[in-house]
Amino acid sequence: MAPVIRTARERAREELTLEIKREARRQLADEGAQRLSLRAVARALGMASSALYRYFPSRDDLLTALIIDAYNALGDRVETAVAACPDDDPRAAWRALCHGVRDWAKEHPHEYALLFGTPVPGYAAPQDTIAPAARVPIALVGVIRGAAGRLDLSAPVRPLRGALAEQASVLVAAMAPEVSAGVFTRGVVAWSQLVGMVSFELFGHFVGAFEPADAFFAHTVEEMADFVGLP
Amino acid sequence: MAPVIRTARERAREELTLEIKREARRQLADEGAQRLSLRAVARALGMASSALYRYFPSRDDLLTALIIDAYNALGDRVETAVAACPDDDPRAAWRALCHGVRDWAKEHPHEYALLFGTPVPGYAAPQDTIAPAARVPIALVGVIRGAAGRLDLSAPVRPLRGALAEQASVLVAAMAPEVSAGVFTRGVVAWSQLVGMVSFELFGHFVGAFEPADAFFAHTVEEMADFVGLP
DNA sequence: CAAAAACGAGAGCACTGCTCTTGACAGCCC
DNA sequence: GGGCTGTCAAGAGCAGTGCTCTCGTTTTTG
Repeated sequence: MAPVIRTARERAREELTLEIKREARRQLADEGAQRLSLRAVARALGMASSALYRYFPSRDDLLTALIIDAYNALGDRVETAVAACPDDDPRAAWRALCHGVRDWAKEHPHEYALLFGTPVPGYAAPQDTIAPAARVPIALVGVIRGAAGRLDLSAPVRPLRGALAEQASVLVAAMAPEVSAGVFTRGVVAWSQLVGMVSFELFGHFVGAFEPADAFFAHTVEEMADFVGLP
Repeated sequence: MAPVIRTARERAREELTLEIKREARRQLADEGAQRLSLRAVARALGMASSALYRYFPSRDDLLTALIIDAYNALGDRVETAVAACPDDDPRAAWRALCHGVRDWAKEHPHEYALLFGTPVPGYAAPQDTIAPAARVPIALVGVIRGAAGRLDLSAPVRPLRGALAEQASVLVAAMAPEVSAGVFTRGVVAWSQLVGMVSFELFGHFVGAFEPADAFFAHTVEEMADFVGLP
């Protein structure tokens, strides 16, 4: 069905689509999503602004494409960082994951803000974004799964009750059958803590306190590793 | 010096300033900061858009005023919620604080996003904002201070090292001399966790997982109370 | 080869933040 | 009281935005 040999038009289209995203990403990195302008992108590419709408039906669609790319870039970074750690050292993998997120965020602050800051429009989170968005959380529970059986909880996990127990058991069955729902939930807590901490640093909520935040970050990564019971 | 009896002009100016903020806050709540338009505010107030610039030199200045008001609204909410708890029950105060933040955030999502989401322009955090912004964190360490001497740490705090030890000791000396730097740091961790968790919920990162997030939130509040050692 | 689909460019609409000028009014000193 | 001064609202206008529509042109398809 799908022709392996694409027509010249299809190749040109694909190439131009990539180039548009490339330029848009450049402007995003420079000025932030707020100031990303379709017309400026078109201008930089030497084409009419109206022609851009043949490739992205709206500004939000362009942004959505950039969001997906950013999620994948972050996912790549984190997954390779985790993969570089020895299998029997979950804490090293944990460190790699957390520092990978932070380092990527500091290298690409505006793209990080696009992912974890205020959702842009009436915040449509299209289906296409949820799989790339799940990569880092999946990697995180993967690290915990890798430590299953060796978890060392100095603070006992509070029992899950009611709706939470149901939600967690569904997720655990699908994602991490090796670990208890309580530990899994602690992983989610640690994930939201990680993003909250990185956001604080990037969005300037640490000014005058833990700035630079390197030491605080490294310390907290260890504390949260303890929290989820990583050996 | 400052005349107690203000001139008609001064009163009119003050009143109009309030009315502008009121209308802007209405539009902010409806549509978000992104779509807040000076011209629309002026239109709703039946005045020329140019006249607005006599009251706020730029759109960012209007937003800054709204940010300060929002920080104070959140601060009021949290402080009264904490004050309503018995002095000898730090955990109740902790719950009141955390749920106060979340409830306020869910009632005013766009204002919350303005405070803890992506910073708007080239992110100027003027001096006027830092005091209102500090109110909730100060209340949070206040709760911990109220439990000083009765803290119960099932998981031992990792020792602070290097730059972190210095930063923390300075902050502890100024804000919470009764508690150790380690526990204080855990309070900051909990604070960033709280904001991260609320942001996840509001910004739609929990869809398909812990949704509704009430049970997860309540559980995590208790876990974090344990984490900082609240009795 | 002809019909159909895709394409780029241009003009135009409604909107934005912001500036500048103009004319009117209120508060002050003499 | 009569000016002078500073404040004020309003209008026009600039440069920019997202987006739509139309119009020739080019490429693919039947």
